[in-house]
Amino acid sequence: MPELPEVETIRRGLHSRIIGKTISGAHNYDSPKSFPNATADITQFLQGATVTDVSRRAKVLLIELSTGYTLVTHLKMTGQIIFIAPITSRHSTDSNPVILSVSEESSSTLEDPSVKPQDDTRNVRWGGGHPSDSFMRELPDNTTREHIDFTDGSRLYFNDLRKFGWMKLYPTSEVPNIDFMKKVGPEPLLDDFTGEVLWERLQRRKNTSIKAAILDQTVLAGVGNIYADESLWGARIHPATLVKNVPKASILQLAEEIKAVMNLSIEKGGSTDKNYVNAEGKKGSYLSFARVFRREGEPCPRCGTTIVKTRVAGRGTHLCPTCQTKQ
DNA sequence: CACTTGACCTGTCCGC
DNA sequence: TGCGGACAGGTCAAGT
Repeated sequence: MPELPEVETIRRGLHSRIIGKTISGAHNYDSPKSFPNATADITQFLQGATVTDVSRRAKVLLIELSTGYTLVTHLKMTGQIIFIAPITSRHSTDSNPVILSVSEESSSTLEDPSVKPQDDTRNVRWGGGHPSDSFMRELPDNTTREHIDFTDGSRLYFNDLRKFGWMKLYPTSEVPNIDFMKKVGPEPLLDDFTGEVLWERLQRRKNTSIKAAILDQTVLAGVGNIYADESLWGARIHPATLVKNVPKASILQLAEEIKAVMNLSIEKGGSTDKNYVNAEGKKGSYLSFARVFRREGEPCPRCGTTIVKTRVAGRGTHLCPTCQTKQ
């Protein structure tokens, strides 16, 4: 599922590919959450618009257009953005479709069963498929929700198996007034996000579990289930510990852990971006670097205790019962 | 206001 | 083999 580092990777991939391109048309497939106020033909809202910027806030992708509108996209769990270069340049180095995000579930449908590993507590799903499977796939497929055509013949697909995601068009001036944008917390990777900031923002969530608190996008932006588990392991905090019982020193360390896992992940995403043949392949996927996430049954890399999976804040939660003790 | 739970979706996996 | 149910998780609405 796309989390902050993946959305950032997508942003970078799009930034270098679609800025300056002009939209010639668009199509809305079966996507009731997208363009709710538009007519069936969304082309009239997009045609002639040139992409002027691609940015990101939390897990939200923002494609700014010359017409004073911004395409706002949330991929939620299974969203993908797939860029396909113009047919005329298919023989160039940028010849293949670029999958900028491969969701966990839908990528599994692309897997070649013959290469599925036997040792499977980690569930190969995440990027387990060979990239060529994706490239060979016909688009649009049954997960395609939107596509946008550019005048140079390139096309952007928005695929989303579970239909949780959406793509909406807002006046650019209204974007800061979107509820989510108003409420979302600080970006963890900006310099002004510090342990002190995290500590302060956690003060209004003192009676909930630390995991629920950092998953709360109004506390800070971009932490999903994976980074929650990974960073809490890094800071040696049991995910179910109530915020008020977590020592301040641990909160300060937690902030550093969040930055670290996200930076590592973006780094890997960045390398993915370079040889974009491998969008979420085995190599470069941050899950290969995960210390606890989806590693139940494996030894803790710090102390060797078997990692367990439990449920905290309604989410599957992975932890080391020795390193992370509840307070 | 703080906090928790269910809903939104669909495909996969597991147990019967 | 088929079938039902649990599960995956980001966010919001509705509940306590």
